[in-house]
Amino acid sequence: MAVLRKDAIAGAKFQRNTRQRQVILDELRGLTSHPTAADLYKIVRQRLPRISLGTVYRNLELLAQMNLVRKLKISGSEARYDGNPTPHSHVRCIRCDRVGDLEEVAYDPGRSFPREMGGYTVFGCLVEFFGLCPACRKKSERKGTR
Amino acid sequence: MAVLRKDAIAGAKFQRNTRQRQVILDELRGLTSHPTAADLYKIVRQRLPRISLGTVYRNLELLAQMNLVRKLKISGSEARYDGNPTPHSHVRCIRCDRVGDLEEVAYDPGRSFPREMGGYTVFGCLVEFFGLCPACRKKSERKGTR
DNA sequence: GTGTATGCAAAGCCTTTGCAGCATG
DNA sequence: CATGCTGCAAAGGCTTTGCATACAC
Repeated sequence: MAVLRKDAIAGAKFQRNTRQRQVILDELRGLTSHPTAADLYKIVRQRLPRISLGTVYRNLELLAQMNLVRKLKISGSEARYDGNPTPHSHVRCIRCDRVGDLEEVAYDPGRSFPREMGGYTVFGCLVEFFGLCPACRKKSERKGTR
Repeated sequence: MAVLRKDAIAGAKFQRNTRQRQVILDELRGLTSHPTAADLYKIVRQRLPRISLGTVYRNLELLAQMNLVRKLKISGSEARYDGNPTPHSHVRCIRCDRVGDLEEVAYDPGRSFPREMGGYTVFGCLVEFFGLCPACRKKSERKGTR
């Protein structure tokens, strides 16, 4: 399990290395499914049956602020979380809302940030691709719909 | 005012051309501020004092499904709406959450969609740039913060 | 006249938060 | 052993929805 250190990142917002926090980070890092807070709550509860959903939210928020995980606001109302904080893009299935990773970098790798765009000083960008996942594409082909 | 036609787009989800719907579309098209539903509700109420927030939400949803407007899920919990449905990108100010338009197309204009990426059949993508808007940059410079 | 859209208000859903007690460093 | 963190539960904020009525076609 990854060990949390309060000085992992300058300006860390938390002080203590609780079991709840460690398990949340550990489980999220073991997944590539971009779970919602509720998904992760179910999973973590298998190891810590008394953990509360509020604690899951609080820790995900802190871990995201420390850039140990990423909070994805794409696809629907629920936030999803990604245990891989390195830069990469996401694809969302327009049919089933599944979210996949793309190694491809986000945007125009030749140019760097920060740079000026439309009056703004731009530091970076987020890209969300959308399309059909393999499973939903097969269903579509079978049904003859698109 | 733009006139709605029920056959404007194949598969139109609505049947009737109500005054509420026309005013909502008309006002949204006149703005470049990417208002939230509540913002637009305030504006539309000046012309239709008895309109309800529910009606605003219902119509924005329908108009978005018809691709007459765009629903932006970026920056925070509230959805924002864009009266310009043509492809373009957005910049969000990380300080004040203002959202601006960028004429620049979203991603790697040289390549086209649909194409295969990571097993998905990708139809397009959304890009959200983030940085500081002119006003917030000035404030930062004055304060010496970044 | 028929059936869709509206206004109103209540409900839904995700997320945040107050508080008292617990556990970490 | 001080105080940051947790569990619990309630509250909050945005959005959706049920229902009776109004109105577009």
